[in-house]
Amino acid sequence: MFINLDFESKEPIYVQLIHQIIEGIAKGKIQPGEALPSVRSLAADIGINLHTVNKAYQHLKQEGFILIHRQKGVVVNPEGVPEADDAYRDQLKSKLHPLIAESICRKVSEQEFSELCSQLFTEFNEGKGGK
Amino acid sequence: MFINLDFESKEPIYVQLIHQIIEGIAKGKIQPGEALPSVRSLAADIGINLHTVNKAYQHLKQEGFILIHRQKGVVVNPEGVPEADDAYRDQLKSKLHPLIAESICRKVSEQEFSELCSQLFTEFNEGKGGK
Amino acid sequence: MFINLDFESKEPIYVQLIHQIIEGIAKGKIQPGEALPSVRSLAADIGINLHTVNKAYQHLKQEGFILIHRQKGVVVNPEGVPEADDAYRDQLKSKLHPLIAESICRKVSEQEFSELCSQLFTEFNEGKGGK
Amino acid sequence: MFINLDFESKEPIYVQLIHQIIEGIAKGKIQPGEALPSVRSLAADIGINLHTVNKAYQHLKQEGFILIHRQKGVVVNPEGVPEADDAYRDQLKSKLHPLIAESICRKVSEQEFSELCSQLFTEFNEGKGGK
DNA sequence: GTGGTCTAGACCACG
DNA sequence: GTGGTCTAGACCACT
Repeated sequence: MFINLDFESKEPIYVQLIHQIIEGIAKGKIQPGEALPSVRSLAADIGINLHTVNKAYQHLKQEGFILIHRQKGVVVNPEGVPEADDAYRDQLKSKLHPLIAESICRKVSEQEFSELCSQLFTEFNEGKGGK
Repeated sequence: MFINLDFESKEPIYVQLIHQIIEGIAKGKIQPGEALPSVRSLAADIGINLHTVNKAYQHLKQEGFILIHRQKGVVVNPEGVPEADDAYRDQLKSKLHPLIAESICRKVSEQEFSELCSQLFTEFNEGKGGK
Repeated sequence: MFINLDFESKEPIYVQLIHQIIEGIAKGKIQPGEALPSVRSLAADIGINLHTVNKAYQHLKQEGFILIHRQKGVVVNPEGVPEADDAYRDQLKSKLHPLIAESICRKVSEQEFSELCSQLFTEFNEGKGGK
Repeated sequence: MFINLDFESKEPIYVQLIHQIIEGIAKGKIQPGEALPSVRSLAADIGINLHTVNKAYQHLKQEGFILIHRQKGVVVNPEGVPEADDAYRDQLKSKLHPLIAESICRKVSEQEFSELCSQLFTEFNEGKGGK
């Protein structure tokens, strides 16, 4: 797997896991319909507890990223992730808010900020082309 | 004060405080050199614990946003906030990373994302003009 | 067959099967005395495990909905389903209890609730008239 | 507390807990804004694990029944429970569906069913008057 | 003292 | 073998 965790980070492990999997989907490393490792095997792979993996999976399921079949295991939502709605946009805005506030204080220009975003977007889409 | 806390939020109160003060600086509501309320009075104003305010102030001092004089009290750093360095840019990038990943999954175009950022930047700068 | 399963559902497949067959009987799509597919053929039809179908059939037999003859196969109870007794009424009540509690919390009026039930009753009986 | 669990039941404990709390709200035993016991104390009271209580609380929080303050503890949503929307009505319908199907098979008349519901509604509302 | 997180180990239902 | 549930015990962040 492509999972890469930082056990020293303040960010909870299950949150990191969520982000890593979302990034995997964003980059096309895992395609809709594709299977994810079982809770147990992923936990063993990464060397963490199965409950931690489960917590991440449950969250991703609730957000519509994945489906959890009781017996068959876990797959990326074959219909794709639910598109952005107003609730998501509000949430995104409120997460960007403090980042932009601090950037302004630190004299990061809007242009530089925009370029940084652009760079990240490109990074994801390149991964998509190749895989 | 312009502090606006959400006690239901998952975000710790001291973090919200930090963000609110940084936003106040970004919008020019509080200028470099200007004084901030003392730990005690701010805590009393908002109705939260002394320690919580103190924790926020300590963090802001650490980051160079404010100075804490034992007698004179708290002031916004008169020399302005330290400009962005590579460490800050890395940190900013790592915070944007998961946001952009999810946006891509949810079919938010780079353009829409960029416009959202632009909108937030404008919002801050308008506050600056008027105060 | 008229069986319609949701493999993504949290509801176990054998439970869904039970419900579907009961609904078939309620709507008159399958009449008392009528034969049901064998365990093997139904399993093959739907593409699920033998054991799963068997579990559903055993449950239905236990409840008096169907009879399972070793040779003749499976038939809907020709004498009709056992009528409601106190045990059944208690069970029904305990299943309705949490539904009604939540409905009250969510400001669903007794009238609206009643109309919803009425609508479902009608739905079943219409199926009965036509078949 | 008014919590009453059946440890022999097939129903998971955390689900029973959810139902009991919702019923408490429906009956007005716990009012909007009122505090619920802490995860630990409730777990100790009932004699179950704190994680089980937490799971129930998390679910209730997600459904809008309660608010969880990080430090202050748990309170019933002071703004009341979110009113029924179409999603809830669909869900309610799909839960009533199998109940009504079986009732029809067992020759429970629509009237009898309706009276049973009415009786349950009354039961809840009486609790409300008195408390 | 509160909830949040993580670990560990166990049993069960399902298919 | 899969996820679901429950228990138990530990540490941490927050206030």
